[in-house]
Formats: sequence, structure tokens, C-alpha cells
Amino acid sequence: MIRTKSLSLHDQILADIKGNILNGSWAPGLRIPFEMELADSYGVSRATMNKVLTQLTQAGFLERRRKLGTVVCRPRIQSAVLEITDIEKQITGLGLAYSYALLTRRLVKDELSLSCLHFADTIPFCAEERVIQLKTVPEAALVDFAQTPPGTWLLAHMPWSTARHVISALNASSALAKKLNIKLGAACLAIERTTELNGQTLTHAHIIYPGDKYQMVAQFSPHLEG
Amino acid sequence: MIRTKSLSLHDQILADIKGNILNGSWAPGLRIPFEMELADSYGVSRATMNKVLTQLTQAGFLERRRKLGTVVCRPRIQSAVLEITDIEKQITGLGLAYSYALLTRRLVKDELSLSCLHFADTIPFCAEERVIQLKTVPEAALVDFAQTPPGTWLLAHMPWSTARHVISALNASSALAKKLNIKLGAACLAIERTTELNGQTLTHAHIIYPGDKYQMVAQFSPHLEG
DNA sequence: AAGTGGTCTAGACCACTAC
DNA sequence: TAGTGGTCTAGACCACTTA
Repeated sequence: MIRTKSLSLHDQILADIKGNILNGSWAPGLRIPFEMELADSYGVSRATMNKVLTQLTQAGFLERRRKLGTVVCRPRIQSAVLEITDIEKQITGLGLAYSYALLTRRLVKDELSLSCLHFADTIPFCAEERVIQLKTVPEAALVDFAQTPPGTWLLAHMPWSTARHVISALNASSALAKKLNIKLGAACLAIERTTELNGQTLTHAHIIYPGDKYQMVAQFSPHLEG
Repeated sequence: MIRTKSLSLHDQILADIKGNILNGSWAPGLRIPFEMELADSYGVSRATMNKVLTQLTQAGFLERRRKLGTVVCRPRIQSAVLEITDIEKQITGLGLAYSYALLTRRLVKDELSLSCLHFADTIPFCAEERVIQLKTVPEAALVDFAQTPPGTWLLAHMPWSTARHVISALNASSALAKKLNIKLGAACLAIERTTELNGQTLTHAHIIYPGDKYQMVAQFSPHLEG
């Protein structure tokens, strides 16, 4: 094992074992040495070794069973980490100038409905339809969202929440085509995001990107750097 | 704190603290008690408390700095876990019958190019264009892939690897429309998957779903169950 | 200089499960 | 019943950062 300086013991060992799995030295199905044996061979305590093996197990590389031992898992191209960035950051990250326009704002019952556009260098980047539940976010009724995009405002004013994203493809309707300045029927990428807090819906966003201007990238990298 | 039986101490404490953050009791920016104080208040050792706080930090809920203390992070709707399942499992998971057809198979230089279709109840579910690098997977040259889909075969015969997914929307070309039995220009969801092993490209897959038949779901659930 | 988190150890007991 | 992983503790030393 190559010992890199200024890296903790367990991180070095983790990188080493992960390397064995990723380069094929430790094939899926292989029963690897017992925790105590590994601890001895690396010259560390069982606690440190356990920390490493626990992390690798949580990351999906290993499967452990008492008495049976530790086995290398079959790869499952199954869960990938999808980066869903704030729209403003998406655009400025591309080196473009960001701007924003509120199209409509309607307040019906306990729902605030917003329709807005996000621009990259004055070109429409995506269209957003947003519904905010005022029962859960009453303060939103007092904001006009003329300057601040609802996503940005909500991110700053909400506590932690969970979100569910549905990604789909659709053909641009005439209204959408006008908004985004694209051809009627052009393929678009749609992201529907439902944000919840304590099981209650906070907000619902429908964000539509022209298919030729945007694509999402998901990296399968089992929750571990390296 | 509610103590659920048959759950480890650190898991109980983790659920408790995560609850405080998710329900807003501990707002973003709040400096929470020091590790020792929390350990005392929960009646556990510092090591156990550290395990909990380390996990929450890795999950993006907390930020810790020596001397300064531990602070609740701002939420970042940023990384979501995207489930990218095997196509056969996708279809059978919907309660439909899976079948598969190989359309073309060409061997040029060190690349094996395949074109195939996946069916759900005899209806085209998605089209797959696949290129396998024979330099990295020489065994693939001997397989005819008439019965076994390349994705399934590769998953079973490859060691661990990393993958990068690019998700986009496109209008169906005439050739694609015929294959999938959809209208010309219909919006489709396209997934481009590049699989690497030790930095070398293993295989490249281009999978296209009719936009009205399939959508992807990504759940933002910061690497922790609950 | 002091205080906090980061890491590591040695030892212990328990729970699960193959035998 | 024996062996392995799961968990927890008490104590220690170090590293980083603020004061």
C-alpha cells in the first residue's frame, strides 16, 4: 500500500481496498479476509479497520454477515448521484450572464402560482412554473418575486427539506415555444420537483429546458471520493 | 428522544438530530452544542457521538471546524440519488413481460457495435445503441448477443467500474420513430452512459425512451435512510 | 495558549448464524 | 457452540484555529 502523507490511516486503507475492488484484483463474490486479519495486516486496531469496512459496506462495495465474513458485492449500475444545481449557478457556471423575468403571479386560495423565465446572456434558458403552498410557507404571500427567483428565495427561507425529482421529455407546446423562443414541437427536458417538509408539500416546480441547450449529468461514484 | 428498540445508539441519536434539522428546530446557520456536550446530554461516549456527527457531516447536514464548533448547513438542493436500473428490471418491475431483440451487430476494428430493442409486453420500450471496446473486454467478441442484452452480459462479466450518465431530450428521427413505433419528431428521453474501468472506456450505451412512456425519478435523500 | 474536532487504540460485550 | 461482525467505552494524542 502506498502511504500518502497527511491522509488519515483509515482513508489510506479505504483507498487501498477500494482500489483492489475497482481494478478487479478483488472480484465480485470474493470473500475477503476477516476484519481482524485485515487489521493485523494493515497494522491498525480493529476499530479503525471496522470504520473502513463499514464505510465500504454503506457505499455498496461490500456485504458483511456475522460469522460468514465479508464479500465483495456485484456491481449495480443502479444509483447515480445527480447534481441538480440552482439555475443561477448553472448559468453563471457556464460563464454566462444570468437574468430573470417574472411573467405571471397569481394567488388562488392557499396557493401562489408563479410563471417565470431564466435567461442566459439574454437568451431564454428555461421556463419555470411554480406553485407555493401558503399553508406551509405563509411568508411567501408577501414577496412579489419580481426580482428574486422563487427557487432562490425558497432556498434561503426554508429550513431543511427533502425533494423528489421526476425527469421527462416533452414536445414544446405553442405557448412554451414562444416563451423559450424555440420551434413548436421541439424536444424539451422537463424536471418536476416536489419539495416536502415534515411530509407536507412546500412547493412544486416544473422547469423546462430546451433539449438542445441543456443536458443533465449524473456520475456514478458510490458516495466516496477518490 | 424516543428510543426505538433494536436500533443502535448511534442510529437513534442520528435520527434524533436529523429530525431536529429536518423539522426546522435546528435552523441552518445554528451553532449546535459541542461534541462533548452532546455526548453528555445523550449519555454516550465521545466516540459514539463523533460517529453520528461525522455521518451527518458527510451527508451534508453539518459543517464542523476545530475550535469553532459545529454548524447546521444551508440546504443545497443539489445532489439527488438517481436510480438507474437494469432495463429488464425496469420493465418487469412494472409488471410487464420483458423481451429483447438484436437488430444489428457489427465488428469494426476494436469496437463491437450493437443495436437492439427492448420490449414491454411486445411494445417497444426503448432503443439501445451500444459500443463495446474489445481492447478492454475481449471476451465480448465471442458473444453473439442474440439472446442476452449487452447490458446484462456486461454487468455480469465486468468487475467494478464507474459510469457517467448524460441525460437529454431529443426529437425522434425517422429511423428512431420506426424502431420505437412512435411519431416522427416525438420527444424522447435519451441516456448516454459511459462506463470506465481504471480510466479506460469499457462501453458506451445510448438508450432512448419514448418521452410519453418513461420518466426518471430522482430522490433527494442525503445518503441516509430515514 | 486554549479549546475543539480528528483520529486511533485496547478492550469489552453482545447478536447473529453457520456448524 | 464457536466465530465473526456490530457496537460501545475510556482514554489518549494530535491538528487546526481562534484569542
